[in-house]
Amino acid sequence: MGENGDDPDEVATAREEVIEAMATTAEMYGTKRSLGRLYGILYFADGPLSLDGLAERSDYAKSTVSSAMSTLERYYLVKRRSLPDEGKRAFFEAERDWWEVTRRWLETEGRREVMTMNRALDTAQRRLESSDSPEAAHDLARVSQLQEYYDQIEQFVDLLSGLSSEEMMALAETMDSAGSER
Amino acid sequence: MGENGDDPDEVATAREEVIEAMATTAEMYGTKRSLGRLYGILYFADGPLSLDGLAERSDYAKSTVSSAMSTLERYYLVKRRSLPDEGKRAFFEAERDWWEVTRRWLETEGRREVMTMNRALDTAQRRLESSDSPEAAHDLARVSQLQEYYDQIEQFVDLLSGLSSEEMMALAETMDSAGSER
DNA sequence: CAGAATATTCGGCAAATGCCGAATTTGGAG
DNA sequence: CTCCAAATTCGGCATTTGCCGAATATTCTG
Repeated sequence: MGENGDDPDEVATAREEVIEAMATTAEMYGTKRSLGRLYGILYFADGPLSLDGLAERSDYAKSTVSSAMSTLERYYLVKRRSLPDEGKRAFFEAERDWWEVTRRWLETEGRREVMTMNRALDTAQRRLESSDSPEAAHDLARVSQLQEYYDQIEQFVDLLSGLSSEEMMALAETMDSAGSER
Repeated sequence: MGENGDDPDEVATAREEVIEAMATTAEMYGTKRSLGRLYGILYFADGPLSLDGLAERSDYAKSTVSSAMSTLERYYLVKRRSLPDEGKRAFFEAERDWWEVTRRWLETEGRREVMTMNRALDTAQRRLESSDSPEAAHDLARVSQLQEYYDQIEQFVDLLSGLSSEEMMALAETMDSAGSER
């Protein structure tokens, strides 16, 4: 084991592989690759990084990094901190507990999506109920089916967003055994 | 109840509200609004629609509808069918069971995402293990944490993608009661 | 308060996206 | 095999996006 032959920087390329995978994942989620890369850099950093630090390590402009940090913060993927004796300079740290990220996301964005759809469904329902055209009944049934689905989703969201990440992991175990006993 | 006062077309506007909500949802998922709208049109249709039918009702060009149907199919949101005595003409129908959509999505795209990341993590792990630089150990720990998370996700995916939509709904109930007994 | 250091906002440009309509391909009927 | 109708692909245009760097705003320090 160990330093065998020419080794440009195995550690750096290993990081790069994972970071690139994160960028790709970001892309799959429909967001910018830069968010994935910047998160990845923070994920491997051994301490909080400043905007300049991030800009330097990522080759993105500082302004790009700044706005990236804002959105990563919005999704609970990074935390902004200030360090003692560092004045106004802001530092950023990756949230490495992805269950916690998930939980917080459900609690806010997830719930918001559900509410958006529920509102549309409810007003549509009222509108249809106050109409006696023949198509109304047909559409009402369709709307009801959506409401049913969203009620179930809401239950999921309610439950999951109330669990700690430890409890989520435990739940994963539970579900796993439940799956095998079929 | 019923036809009260001026009623331009309550049913149409009710549909439009829900369809727009679907377009918005599509946007939130990072995809094109047109996919949401076209799915919505199919969702309320009382029977399969052809490309021309969809183009007409949506005001999108036929070519746009065609490619939209391809991607909606890829995500299991619409099914392509041919109708008797309609020759080559293709018809499209919305999949209204969203649990089934979810299941199929997990089974393919979801699993693919996990695999992509797992591959990157594994090669990174190997690379780091064959290096004795001081940072290697640090990075290995970080990689391990990701592997742990993705293993758990994989369990989730395995379980859920093996359930019928009825079983998923039942599971939602189970989890709901589990949540309240804390 | 003045000045310096940091963060954010904004205008603009290059690249990517979404959509259209024409051109091409595919598939079925005679 | 030939036509014809239908579907898909492709080139191009308008819009949007992602990013940069300059300009502006903010906040700490003396």
